[in-house]
Amino acid sequence: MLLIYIRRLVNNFIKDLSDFLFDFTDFLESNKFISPINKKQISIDYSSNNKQGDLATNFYLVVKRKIINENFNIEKELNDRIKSIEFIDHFVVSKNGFINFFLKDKFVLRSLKEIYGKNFLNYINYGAGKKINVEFVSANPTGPLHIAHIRGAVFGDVLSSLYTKTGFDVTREYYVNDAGSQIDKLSNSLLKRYLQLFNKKIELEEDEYPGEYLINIAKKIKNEDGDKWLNFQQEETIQYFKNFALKNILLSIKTDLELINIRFDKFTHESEIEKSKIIDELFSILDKKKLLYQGILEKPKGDDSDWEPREQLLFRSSKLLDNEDRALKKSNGEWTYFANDAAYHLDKCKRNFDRLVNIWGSDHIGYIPRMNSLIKAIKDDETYLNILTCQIVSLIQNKQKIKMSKRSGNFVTLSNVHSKVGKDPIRYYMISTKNETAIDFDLDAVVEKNKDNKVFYCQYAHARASSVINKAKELGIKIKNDYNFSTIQNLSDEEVKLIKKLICYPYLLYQSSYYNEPHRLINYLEEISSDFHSIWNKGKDNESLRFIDEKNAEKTISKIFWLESFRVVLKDIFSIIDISSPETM
RNA sequence: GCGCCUGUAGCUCAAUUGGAUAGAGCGUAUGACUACGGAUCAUAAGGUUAGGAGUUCGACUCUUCUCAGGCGCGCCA
Repeated sequence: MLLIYIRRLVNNFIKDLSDFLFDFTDFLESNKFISPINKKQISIDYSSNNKQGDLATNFYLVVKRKIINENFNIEKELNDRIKSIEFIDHFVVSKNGFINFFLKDKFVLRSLKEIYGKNFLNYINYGAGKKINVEFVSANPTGPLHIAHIRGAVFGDVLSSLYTKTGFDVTREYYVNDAGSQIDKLSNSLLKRYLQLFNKKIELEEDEYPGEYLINIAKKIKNEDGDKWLNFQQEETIQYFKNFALKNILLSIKTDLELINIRFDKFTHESEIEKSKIIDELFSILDKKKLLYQGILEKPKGDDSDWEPREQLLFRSSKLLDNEDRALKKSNGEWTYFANDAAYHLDKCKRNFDRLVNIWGSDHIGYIPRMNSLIKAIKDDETYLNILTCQIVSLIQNKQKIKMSKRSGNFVTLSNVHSKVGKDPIRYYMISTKNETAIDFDLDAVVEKNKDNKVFYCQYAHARASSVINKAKELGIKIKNDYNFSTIQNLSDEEVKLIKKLICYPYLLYQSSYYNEPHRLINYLEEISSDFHSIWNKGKDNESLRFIDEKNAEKTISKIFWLESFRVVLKDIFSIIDISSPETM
């Protein structure tokens, strides 16, 4: 439940109205007209349907059950008192008990002027300059980015922009898992590909990396060094191939991400964490809190065919937020992946962020409790780390799911999809649904017919609006800086309705940021775009409804004014999701 | 077996975090351009929100059970 005290940060209407209702509640309580109520149950919202009013509250519904004195007329008292709020024109109580408030026009227009002037942050400086670290993508550098990574990439990037927009100081970070046995397998695979180029009869093992990209990297080594590595010592060769593979693959990952405008402020390498002393520091922290011990984990309930009891260094996470303890050392004494990742998180904690956000794929969900446990152990703050997950993206082609497997080396890469679709549709679709919903991405629908693409629908609205504004400029119609837009009489009901949606924009920004839900931007974007297209077409049937009326300058200016404001909002959303805002298409 | 996520129109997804008559696009049917840009608009058909029970003024939303799908389940990363 969203509490009023949070909402007040956002919009003066809601703040003032909630203050008023709280005072009124105090009055009712202190005079024993009602028994005490929990004020947190009272909500104020923008109305979903403007016919019902502009702001709505469930005030009566909450108060109704608490009435003690039946003789006191609450509605009449409210009616008398409401006159003290200058922006409220009147209110209506609906059959089911909602109070619907109607705003005075001049206050709606005053808010619109704020939008026109791009004063969003005046309302929504909710981050207040706090430092926030967003770790996302963090794909293993063992191959190119594939479709499953794109969603987390775009989600993390847009969420970061949204945080920035709402007043946070954001660091985008990528954790490079360049240590451990998978990387050894990678370099072995690369070496084998290299040897194959010299017709050596050597095959990849089942669990090695069969993708074609390694053949290309092997060719690169051959081009540079020829057969130099055929005769070198094993250890030196492997080391060289490891570095070469990591360097090339990481570069290709960065290049791919650039295709969709994703850049990071910081890359942290697991190999550096491993070398640093941060792990020792972590262990002493955990040890002091008596959260470390040597022990044997219980036999798992699932597949236990090759289970055998092993004594390992364990983290007592079950004392915190996990349902079992977790290994920090392998039985051979090496650190586990979790140990390194835990140390990395300690490192992040020490960098003085006010908040950490991790974006993980759904296949890591089972990992969340142990990381939360770790942060609790370090910071003793359960809200400090926010782990958000993205469900999978299935690629659809020819109406069938494309099966991808690492083993066969068959997967659709980011650059592959990008070359077919382009940046804007990828970003738009990846962010248009809730991150926790699994989505189907239909390549054919996006590639074949552009007009089925909602991203173009919204961009087209921007282009059309720009077209009108440019036309107006050609006709010498200009809005002065001190323009006083004080009447809605020149506007249709539909236009007023859209204006009222536009003035909610700062609130929407705040909500999307607060709930970590950038997809709300898309819902809103499509809604106002649709409203706009509808208004546009009304002007085709009825000339008096067109934006530009050369015989009526004042009317035209009113319309251009809200149209400019509309364009400001579109452009702002486009900039957050980072797609272009074309003036022509 | 256990944990987490999901189940909404034929398909792909929303639903102001517990609010009012559950909404869009695609697809289907019909209609609208000598224009401020048809990549658009208008109208219609399509729903027991997987199913049962509960919580309350009110449930797609919360609780519980059942069914179905996805992900994960000691040293991989």
